[in-house]
Amino acid sequence: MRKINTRDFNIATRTTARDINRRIALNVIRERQPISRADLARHMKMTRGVVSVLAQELITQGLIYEGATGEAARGRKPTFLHVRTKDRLAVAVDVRFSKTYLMLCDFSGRQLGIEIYDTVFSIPEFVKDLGVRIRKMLKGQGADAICEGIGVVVPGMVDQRTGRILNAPALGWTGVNIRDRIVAATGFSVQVENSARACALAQLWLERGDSRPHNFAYVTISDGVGVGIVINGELLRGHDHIAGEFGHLPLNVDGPRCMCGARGCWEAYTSNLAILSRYFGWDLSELSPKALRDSEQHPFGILDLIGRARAGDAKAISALEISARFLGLGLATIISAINPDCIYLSGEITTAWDMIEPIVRKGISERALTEAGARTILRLTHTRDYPRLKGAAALIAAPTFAAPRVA
Amino acid sequence: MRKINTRDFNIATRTTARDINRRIALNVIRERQPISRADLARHMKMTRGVVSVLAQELITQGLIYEGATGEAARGRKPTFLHVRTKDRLAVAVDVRFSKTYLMLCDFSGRQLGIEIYDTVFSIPEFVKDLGVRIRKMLKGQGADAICEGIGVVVPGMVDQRTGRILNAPALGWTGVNIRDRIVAATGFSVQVENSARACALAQLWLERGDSRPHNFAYVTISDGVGVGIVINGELLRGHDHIAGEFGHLPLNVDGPRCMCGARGCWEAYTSNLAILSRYFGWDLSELSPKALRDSEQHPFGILDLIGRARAGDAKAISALEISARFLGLGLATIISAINPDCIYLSGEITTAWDMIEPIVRKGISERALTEAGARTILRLTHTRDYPRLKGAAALIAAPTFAAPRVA
DNA sequence: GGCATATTGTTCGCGCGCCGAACAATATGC
DNA sequence: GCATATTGTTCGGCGCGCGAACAATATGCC
Repeated sequence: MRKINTRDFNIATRTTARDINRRIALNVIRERQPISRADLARHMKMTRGVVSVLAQELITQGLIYEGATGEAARGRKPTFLHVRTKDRLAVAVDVRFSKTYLMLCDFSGRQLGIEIYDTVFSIPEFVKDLGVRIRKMLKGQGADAICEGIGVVVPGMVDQRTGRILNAPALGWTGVNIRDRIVAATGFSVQVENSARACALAQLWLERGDSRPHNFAYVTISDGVGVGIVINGELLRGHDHIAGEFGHLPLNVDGPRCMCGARGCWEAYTSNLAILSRYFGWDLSELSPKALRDSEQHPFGILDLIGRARAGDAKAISALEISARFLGLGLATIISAINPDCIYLSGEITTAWDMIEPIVRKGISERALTEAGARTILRLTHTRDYPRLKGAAALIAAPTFAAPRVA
Repeated sequence: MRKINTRDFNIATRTTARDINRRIALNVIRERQPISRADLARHMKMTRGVVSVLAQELITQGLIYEGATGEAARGRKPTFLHVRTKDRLAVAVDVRFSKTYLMLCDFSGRQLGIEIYDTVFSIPEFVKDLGVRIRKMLKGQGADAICEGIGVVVPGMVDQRTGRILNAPALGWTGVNIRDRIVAATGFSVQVENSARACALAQLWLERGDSRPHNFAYVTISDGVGVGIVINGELLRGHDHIAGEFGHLPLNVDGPRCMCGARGCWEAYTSNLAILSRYFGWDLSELSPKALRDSEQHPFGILDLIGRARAGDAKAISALEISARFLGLGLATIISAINPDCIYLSGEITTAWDMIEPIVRKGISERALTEAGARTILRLTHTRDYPRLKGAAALIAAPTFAAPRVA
């Protein structure tokens, strides 16, 4: 039961029905490819006649193509349809404190090239350098392949509509319109987004698998804790594009100071930095961008801590376990707040999942309001798949597949 | 950018375009009535020809009617269209610990009759009694008026899909399918919902005014703290229908025990019960359904406390101010989480708004992540308008006006 | 090989619905 | 009385889903 916005709606014209059905067809093909027209008609509960025309239009638009003919027990053999993704390219950029990740990929998210280099903090130099690297990267590709845009992901708050970085403390970038600058330097269409949200987008638009939920949270645990929320198959951005900041929900409003200025934020209890602080006995109140930079240089990271825990270091085990409970407590709040189909978790800490899962679950149970909530499915995602870069690519690829806005 | 759910979609048939436009027309008429066909055509950016047909269909369906002719500076005078609401009725039921509220109203939310009586806790007796009262209430109405359903609102968790009350501790009702029982007793269509969510529904569907946001939170502060979340003009219900339970987000995970079993929930800091406890020096940890019932009997309520604060009672002022800060801290979390267009507040505490607003604002600023977030609009709603009952009515009235599900 | 059968994919008439334009109805002002 | 302006209706054109018929292409049985 959605209310129609009477100040901003789209009436149905005489092409709207076809627009809707064409887009549905594209998505069904994408999900079930290879698929014949007849099969597509059965899945969409339409006649083969209409589906044939839809398919022809999608072929003309260059969105799908006819592949090999399939096998059939009897009768005419089907012609398989496939979504055209191999020669539609997106450039994905993930800017982090230490390194910048640059990837070229196709519209299925398949990686065609990757480059990792030290982040340039001067914005004009960063943009100039990025332009050069992108041009070089694209040169290696076939002439028929087309780059349809650049997706940029940064750790911090971003106004996705305008392309302005509101505040990215780790980079020291504040109030910069990075989109316009990159557009000017490259000529490509550019989209900018926060990194945790980008991960959620990647999960929504580029992951394959049987049960793709349309209501979930994606929680990234690294130096901070970032969250991307997807509701009804749509990323939650909010009125000022700052929605989904569950990383700063309080576990204790009188707790240790967080980098955001408030006290006792979830991320001050369960981020990698918080776990390391717990191990080394650092004062959590001292956490600051500076502390963060120091820890980046520090030779001893969260993976080392996990290693020590596995080797039997009692202090390391304790640091992990205390943090795991707090992780669970925060997840319980997300569950109570939006009651997602599932929660995706990413970050180095997931490599210790076998050690911490029962404690995380116990933390969830401590605060979950119902049995069903406490049983919310947790899914681990692998950092080696570059979820942030895939999310950057999804910013470019998603509009092709998104539902048309109607009513 | 919404993703199409390839396992559950609606293709556009040859009547879909008209279904969409008819529904848009109905909503525009509802919002701008009285309105002429020509004006409607201008607002919808369609030709008068099509709009005439849409209007005729809506009249045939009994959803709108032609009213008086309006005035025009020159040319033919317009015939005004109105939404038919006066003879479409809904029964609204709000079951609370002490009293049950029963209202008969039309589809605009206008109250036609109200009855307040002691809640019957035995479910079979409650349903039987309710059936008798509803039949009596409907008898007083004209024969042309039709009751289109019963909306029931309870304080507790409800599976709106099945009509089962999962847990309503204040009533002692757990695992009861109240919908099926009332359907059996009355023969009417019945919808059941949680009371805070119902308030959000009332705000979304039945309130008039110039700027009706489509993304907001509705926070009710009474014995507990309930929240209803609306995103993209749609109530957030969640995977197990338990979304929006921000009342139990933590302010301190090691804080006082809450009725839900967890520690340091927001509602344990800022509910009426929490404020009274602060005043009387009750132990917050002792709060329980029993304490709640005792306080219901207690002659001294939150309004008395506010009265004493106004009279200069330092202890009362202090109790209010401390609670106001906690109210703000919780609101800040809602803002960070979903970044709404605005937040509606209801409950007796709003009568003390002039005293507590700056402190609530300060509490929000303490934890808000951006300036824009800290400035999120807060709107007070009045309990005397029976928002819960209106929400119950909205459960019945809303489907008439909701956007058709497409793609 | 010939024919029945099954399946895929295309074509076509039908009716619904948006669109634009013409037209009827109805008001005002000179 | 006539020009003008505005509302509301009607009608031909065309886009599009729907159902049915048909062409294309395969298998299996005789």
